[in-house]
Amino acid sequence: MMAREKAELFSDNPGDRSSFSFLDLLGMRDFIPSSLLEHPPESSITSTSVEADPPKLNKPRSEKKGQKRKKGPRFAFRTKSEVDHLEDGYRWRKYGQKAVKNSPYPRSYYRCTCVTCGVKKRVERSFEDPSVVVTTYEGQHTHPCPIAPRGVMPEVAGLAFAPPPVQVNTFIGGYSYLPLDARHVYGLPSSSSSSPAYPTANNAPFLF
DNA sequence: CGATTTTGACCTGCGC
DNA sequence: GCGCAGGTCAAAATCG
Repeated sequence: MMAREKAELFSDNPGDRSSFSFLDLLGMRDFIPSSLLEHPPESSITSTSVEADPPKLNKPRSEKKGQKRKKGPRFAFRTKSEVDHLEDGYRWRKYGQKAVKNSPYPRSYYRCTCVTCGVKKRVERSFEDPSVVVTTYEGQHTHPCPIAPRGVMPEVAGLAFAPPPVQVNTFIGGYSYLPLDARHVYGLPSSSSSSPAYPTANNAPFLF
């Protein structure tokens, strides 16, 4: 695995079950202040359940009016990669692309191809570092992973995301978030090549 | 020919 | 209320 330049964990929904699964998977539990784990910020959303958007395809727009969009838990990964769309073992269908303000790079929108699964993901290239791809997952898969991605443990099946194949890309961090104004950002000092591949209890996070 | 991508239009939420 | 930006739809184009 390539040396990690920077490890980041962004979490403002520490009580979310899925984020725990992810953290457990990467061994990041020790990395998060226990105060955050036990006492979510006041501004956190009240519901932490994983709720997929109802299928909207093939419905007349009139039926969609008045529907309030529910935002489920979201998880984002920052990955050093030359390709925008990272293989994560699930099949995705692109349903949109938009230019992002203050960024020269467009944002792509994908939905899981499984009709019963409402998982979505957004893919955009960091405008601060064009070599970094930010992938944001929303929702939780209701079906097993159709393709076994390399380097991913079986427990990942069912989660919305899987760490990208480390042989190809450098996974440099992730975050879960709710409303942007409630974001709590943690990370490791970007620096030494002696940094561990993943954060440890000895490598205390900092707030920035 | 079915699945997927592209892309312009439309919808929605939010700040002013 | 208006305008902007993000998100989604859906028809057309493209691909395998």
